[in-house]
Amino acid sequence: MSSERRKPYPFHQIEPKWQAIWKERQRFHAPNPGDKNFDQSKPKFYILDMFPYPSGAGLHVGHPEGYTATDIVARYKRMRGFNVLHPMGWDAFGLPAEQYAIKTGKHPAITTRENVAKFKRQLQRIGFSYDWQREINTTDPRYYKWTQWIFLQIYNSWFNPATHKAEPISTYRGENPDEVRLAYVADVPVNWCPELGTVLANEEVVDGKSELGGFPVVRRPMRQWMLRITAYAERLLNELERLDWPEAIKLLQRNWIGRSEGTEIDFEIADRGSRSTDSRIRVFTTRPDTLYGATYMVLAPEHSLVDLIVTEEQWPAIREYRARAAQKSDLERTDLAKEKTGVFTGAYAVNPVNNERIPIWVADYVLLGYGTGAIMGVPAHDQRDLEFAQKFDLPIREVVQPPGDENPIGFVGEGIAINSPIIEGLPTGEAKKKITKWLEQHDAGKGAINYKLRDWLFSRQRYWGEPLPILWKSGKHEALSENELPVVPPLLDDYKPTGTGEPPLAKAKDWVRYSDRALRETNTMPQWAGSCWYYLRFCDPGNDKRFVGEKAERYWMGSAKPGGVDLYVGGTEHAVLHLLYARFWHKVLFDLGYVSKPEPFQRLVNQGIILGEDNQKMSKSRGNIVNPDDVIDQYGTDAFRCYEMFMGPLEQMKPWSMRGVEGVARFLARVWRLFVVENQEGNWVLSGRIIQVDPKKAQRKMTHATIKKVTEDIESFSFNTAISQMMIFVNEFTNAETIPLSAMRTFLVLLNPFAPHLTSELWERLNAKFRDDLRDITEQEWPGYDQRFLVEDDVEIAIQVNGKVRDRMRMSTSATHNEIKTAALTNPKIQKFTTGKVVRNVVVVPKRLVNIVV
RNA sequence: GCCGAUGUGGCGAAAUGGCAGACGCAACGGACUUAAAAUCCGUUGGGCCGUAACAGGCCCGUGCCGGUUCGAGUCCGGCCAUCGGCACCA
Repeated sequence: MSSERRKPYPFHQIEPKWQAIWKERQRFHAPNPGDKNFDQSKPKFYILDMFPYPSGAGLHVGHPEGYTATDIVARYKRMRGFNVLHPMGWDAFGLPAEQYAIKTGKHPAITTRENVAKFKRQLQRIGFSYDWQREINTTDPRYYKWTQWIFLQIYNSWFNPATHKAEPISTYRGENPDEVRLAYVADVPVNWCPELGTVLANEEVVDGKSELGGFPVVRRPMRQWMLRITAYAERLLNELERLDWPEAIKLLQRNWIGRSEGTEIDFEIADRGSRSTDSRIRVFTTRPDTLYGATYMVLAPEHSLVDLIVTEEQWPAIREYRARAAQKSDLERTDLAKEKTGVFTGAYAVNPVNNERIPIWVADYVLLGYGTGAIMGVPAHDQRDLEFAQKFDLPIREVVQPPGDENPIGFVGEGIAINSPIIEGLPTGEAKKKITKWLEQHDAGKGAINYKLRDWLFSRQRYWGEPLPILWKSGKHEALSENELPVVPPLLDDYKPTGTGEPPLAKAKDWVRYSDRALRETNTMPQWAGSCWYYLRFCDPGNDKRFVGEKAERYWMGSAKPGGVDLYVGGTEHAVLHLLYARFWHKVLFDLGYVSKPEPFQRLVNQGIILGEDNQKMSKSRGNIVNPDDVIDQYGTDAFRCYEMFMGPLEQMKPWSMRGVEGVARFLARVWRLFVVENQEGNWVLSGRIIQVDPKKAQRKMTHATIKKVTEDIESFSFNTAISQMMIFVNEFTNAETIPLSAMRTFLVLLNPFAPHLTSELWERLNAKFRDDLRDITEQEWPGYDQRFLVEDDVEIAIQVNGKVRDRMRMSTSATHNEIKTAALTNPKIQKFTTGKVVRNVVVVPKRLVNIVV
């Protein structure tokens, strides 16, 4: 009872009411081209959220932050006359459901269904205007059938370096197509996590531990499926340019791709006769100008040449060193980075520029995976080489003269080449070019580009993922035919990892035995697979003939720009992984002619993390998690939505505050009471103050100023200041004697994207009394403003003396420069500061201020 | 170590190079009420001078130091702190 009174307005009735109406009328369903009710005349706008992994814990207030922002834009764009595609779905394959199944024996499909239901109910309570007819779930066979289908396209393609794009494998003229497929099998050292019983992608390993669970990860060679994303390194890098993404995110991707320009140099191995590839060590360096400073070479411990060059007496030491290096986890390899280790092979190489014999070492500070897996050691001009040389007493030779009087030893910047006959006296840039050219002429090297990006380790030894649609026949892999898709994983009683690295699916013996001669692949895809193309499926989610219909794809993903999705909002945590993988898949599909644009996401916006009230990251252990349901119970979802946006700039990290929610709820209650009053029976009835009358000049100005501000702020994602402006609007009208209907209608439309339930209700109540516009608020057009109503007749101008405000005056906006100047100079308070001094300068800023310099 | 982002009242924040602190929270005062809640109105960066009390006035203030400018939260240079990413990438 008393708690009943405490509720500022009956949101608990209004909100379910309007949600039911929207659902019943399918108000936010977007028909596809060719469908009934499709309006060809409108332009399209595709607004996408990063779809969630439906965890058992349910939504927390961080999820709806981005979702609210996109919902505001979606509702706004519809009123601006766009066909808006605004879908939602579930990224539901992944480890947590499987871990839960291992613990409880409950099938992941069941927990997934439960979690999805929970998430969906929570999202629907917030009143998002998703087209739920387009809901998709990556674990639905009707969905992953096409994930598997896309994998087959990748498997059946190769990257043609001549055309610089993917082509069907049938166009490959080489002997063994398996060597060039975009999906291939390789024995690679992988990040094996014994605890999780799976390998992890490099990106899933953080500080030598699994990103999920924080378990130790060790290096171990295993036979794995790989996707040749490195073939696309250059395009992934270059084509970032035309995307409207935050520069910081682009930079993150650029750094991840890690393009580096340099030179490959071949060193002959000394005392070996023939000039075969076996007798050369190829290194990659970005500083070929320091070649004369190379005093030793290093091979990565796993480098295949090691076996060929090690001398008899050095074998035991090398063998031992390699064994130790192989056992080292990533954590050890990085943690012990300070102290360099290595072993001499006993062999020597010949420096091509001066025929000097230099020793060849093995050391684990050289990585097999980058460049050629071998380096030339130039201790004078490389920090790592210097540490190594100092530890093992190798010679240090200065070949670059720093500008200034810096010590050349340890100098890694650009300078002048010294002690280097071919390039003596040249600045670094020219020296690099000249020596590279010399090496090319002498068949000892060439310019080269290297990328940090590695191929994508695509198989997981897990149950809850898409099975790879592959068969094995006498040791050779082979694609399943498309009409056998989807490959549905068998039911298992035991999901536990085998611990040997063999996937759990191997336990389903009958399933694995495809035929007498063929076995099924038992690895599954990583969690990223489903999210690599979900934005395409949203365009045409029910299509059972194609992963997306051509017409639907061309319409929704069409654009004058490279990217098809017009707006994509999500967290920064996906800056490199999801966004890079999705771009890669998209480009393959583009090359093969399946999609019409080279990039998936044109504009990207990252929302910031919401912290707990204690300014700490929200976490179960801190007990500072805020559940949207609790907030909505108490203040209503319109208040929840508005608070999420009022907190501060979308991109910023910011702490939650229940007090803040209360403040925004008070604002919405003021809006409510501006329109309706409680009569003596305790019923809310429309306020008699609202009448069909022309607004007063000040009211009209306020209305137009609010239209302008809210419109511009939505366009620029400054939702917090849009709400501020609407608060100012309401404050201005709260005590007005008469309230013009037209201004109120305009205001409700402006507020509608933010607080759709409240505004729908008030709009309906206006319609019940006034018969001037009977359409629903969601069918309204977004109001425009008239600049003429914003101009002031007179304005306050600050008068400064030497930059300090000493007085203010009101002046007509039409006052001339000289009038303002004179008024300022004759102002008595100002004269106090100017008498007896020479006025050196008067700066007049029209409509703002005057600055008198004395 | 390298790269990036951020730094403004008690708090969340706002400010095309032009009156710092809009809007909101909290706090305080008042109105309404038997009372409380709710609501409405007002005050609220710091310091100093001034006055019986008002009024009024002055100085300082956007992480720190310097610069450009008539004028800097905003532009430039150097530093510090916090957060995020990368981290033997040759």
